Amino acid sequence: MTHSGRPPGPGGQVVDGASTRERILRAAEELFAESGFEATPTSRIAERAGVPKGLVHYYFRRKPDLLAALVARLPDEPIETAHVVVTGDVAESLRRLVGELDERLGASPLLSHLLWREADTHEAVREALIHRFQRLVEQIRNVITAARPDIAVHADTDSAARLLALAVSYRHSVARHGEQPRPMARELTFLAEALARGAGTPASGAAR
Amino acid sequence: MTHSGRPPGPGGQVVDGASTRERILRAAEELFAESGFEATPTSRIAERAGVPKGLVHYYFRRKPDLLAALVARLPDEPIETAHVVVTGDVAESLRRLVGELDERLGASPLLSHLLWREADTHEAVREALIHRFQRLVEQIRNVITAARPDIAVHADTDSAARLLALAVSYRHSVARHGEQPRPMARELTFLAEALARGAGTPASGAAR
Amino acid sequence: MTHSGRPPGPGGQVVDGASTRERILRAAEELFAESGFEATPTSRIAERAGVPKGLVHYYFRRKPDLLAALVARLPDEPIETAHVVVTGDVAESLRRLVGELDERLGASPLLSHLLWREADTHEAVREALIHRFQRLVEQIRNVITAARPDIAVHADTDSAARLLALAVSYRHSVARHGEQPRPMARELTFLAEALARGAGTPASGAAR
Amino acid sequence: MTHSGRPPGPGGQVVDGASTRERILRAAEELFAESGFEATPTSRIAERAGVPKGLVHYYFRRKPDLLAALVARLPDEPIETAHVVVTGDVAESLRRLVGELDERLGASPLLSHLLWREADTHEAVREALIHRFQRLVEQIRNVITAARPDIAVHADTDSAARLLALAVSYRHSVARHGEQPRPMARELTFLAEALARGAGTPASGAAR
DNA sequence: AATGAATGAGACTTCATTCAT
DNA sequence: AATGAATGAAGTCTCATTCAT
Repeated sequence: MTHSGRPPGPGGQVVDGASTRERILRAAEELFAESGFEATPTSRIAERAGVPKGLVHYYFRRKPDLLAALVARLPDEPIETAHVVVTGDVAESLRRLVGELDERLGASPLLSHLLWREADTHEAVREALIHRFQRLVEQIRNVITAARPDIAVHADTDSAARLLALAVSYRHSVARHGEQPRPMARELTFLAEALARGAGTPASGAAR
Repeated sequence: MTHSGRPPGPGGQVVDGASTRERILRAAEELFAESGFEATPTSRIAERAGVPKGLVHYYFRRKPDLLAALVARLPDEPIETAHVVVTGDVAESLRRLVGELDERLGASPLLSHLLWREADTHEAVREALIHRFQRLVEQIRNVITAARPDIAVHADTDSAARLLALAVSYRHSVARHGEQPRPMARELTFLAEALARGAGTPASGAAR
Repeated sequence: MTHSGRPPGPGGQVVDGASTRERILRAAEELFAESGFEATPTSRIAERAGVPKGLVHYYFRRKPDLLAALVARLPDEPIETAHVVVTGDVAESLRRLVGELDERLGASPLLSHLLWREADTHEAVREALIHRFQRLVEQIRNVITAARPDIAVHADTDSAARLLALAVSYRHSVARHGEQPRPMARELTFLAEALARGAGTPASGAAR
Repeated sequence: MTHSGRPPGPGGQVVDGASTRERILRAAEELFAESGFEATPTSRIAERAGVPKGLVHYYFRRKPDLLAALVARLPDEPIETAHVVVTGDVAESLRRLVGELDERLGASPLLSHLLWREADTHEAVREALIHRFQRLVEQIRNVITAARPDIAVHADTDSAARLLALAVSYRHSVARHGEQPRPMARELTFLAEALARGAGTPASGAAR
């Protein structure tokens, strides 16, 4: 009954190297990211995709279906920890991780930052957002742990991971496509050193 | 409900404890935060404010004027450093600062988080957002410095301040009204200890 | 919240001797009767009423509200029994009654016959239809009784009334505006005589 | 569900116990009766018939062709007079006739009552309606005459037949599928007695 | 100053119909 | 013969904005 998932099938016309459905999705992704969901008329999506207005609703019966399809299509493979970890160098490992994350942001074009914009009003988007945040925290923790396999200051690792996840998320939520997010090398170095120092010396009062 | 013959005047006539103009602004603030700017019809603003439809455009000729007025009206007094600083205890000082910031978020109700939503498409909002972020970084730095007047590890303080500002901002951008943002006591303790430990030992490159 | 009943108020612009709202209703009435509810675009209603498209939805937020308003507005005063009864002459009384009913059909323009067309799909219409049928049966019975106050062959009167109500209803449901419904003088005479004869002579087997 | 390679042929290929064409017609019949012609999309007809959308227009190029085919397909064999007549008992004969008519209504499912709905806007439907009404009058007259071969009060028979035809038609036009039309035994008895009594006494003007 | 009727552009959506395969 | 992608006209409805009063 819902058209949002209807596959074009073998008959799906491929123009410009992408199925019509895919062209519509890309147009929607761009426009939603540029102006937001509400401010983007489906007619403009059709226009940018180079298809007649009716076709947009043929593939996605109602406008929110487009957003849902976009969210479902989000790249979801976690960054492989092994790819970014430099054993013994937490700072560099984190730098590489953040670098990868930033790169992905640029690749899955503008959508990433759209996520935050529409999380309020679209349940599916909100869920995806929360899910991705949790994954992010885990990834950071994994990278830290893998870079320093010798020690395991769990409480601090968690705190640092959460702190960094929040910070990275904010950078992404505020990023506009085309813009590079501000580098955060210094902050990462600071975090890495804090973790390193924390390993042996239980700082002030009662840190274990 | 009828407003015939009651001029608002430049000072704002008080009706039901608030000037009509103010009532409209509050209604707009709530509704924009609930559904976003585009999805909120001016007619609904009038309805919620309990004023006739024409009056909304009488005070704010076009809809974006409402958003601009809302942004201009944002509480802007910085949190007084002295209020939150506990000399010698950076962690507690930061905890108090974040507590104050969270409280403000709840007070100027939903607007705070609306800021991010509309920053993309409204220049004035974007500017306000950037401005407030910079102010936030400064405030955090000030609090840290005031809590530990003895030492001044500038580079680390800056990093910690920026990191925390990003994290706090993300928490606020994602907060929905009514919800308390998740506490971040542990992260603050971690930061404070990192700064404390960093004071003496410049923590060289290699760990251990 | 619903606009279907919103009165134009004293400010209601009166053009051509009818309020705008009324003009819209009349246009809708005509067009619905000509082509049916579904086949009539609101744009054509606006056109015929000589108002911009938006105004139709200003007064009647959605299209079915127009139908509901039309039904609510149906003339509902029963035909005064005294007006049509010729004492002692049932046939003539019924002829006058049917004459009156036919006349009304012509007056409340085309709507009457629309009632049947849309009864299936619109609850309010269906209810009005049933209500009017019951009223019709009663009116016929009253006329018969009033024309022959001496006798009271109740069972037969009821049968005749129901039979006539069904027949009259069908004539109306099939009538198209402009067309006169076929006269039914002979049938009325037949009914009247049947009632007259039934009064004294209990026809066949067991008629009381 | 897939129809590839199975030609319907002029005779109609049988699938699931009914030719594809027939399945489409039945689906259309049901849906038109449920929601009316205008309100029924051809896509829904295809859906209910379990055939691909294109096939509906393959068999019936335009939508009105479906209605025309439905009308052409209407069962048209008159009820055999001999079947229902009980010689000497007009009331019972009429009761049986009406019983048969009602049964047919239930069989050719919903179409009967659809006839009235679309008579306004579709010439073919209107013609079928008028034709069927005339046939109905004749059938009733035949039954009456056959039940009382002794007498022939022509004028009264005609009146009674027309009256009954109108009444029966109305019952059918208002019936919704599934609902039994209200029985009308008493009315039929009344008619029969009226005819019986009229046979001998020409019932002059004045009553009593 | 205040109001609500009026306006019209344009949004989303539905749908009959065509057509390449 | 059969299919379902494609088309675009048209329908319903919303809304910011204007304006006479």
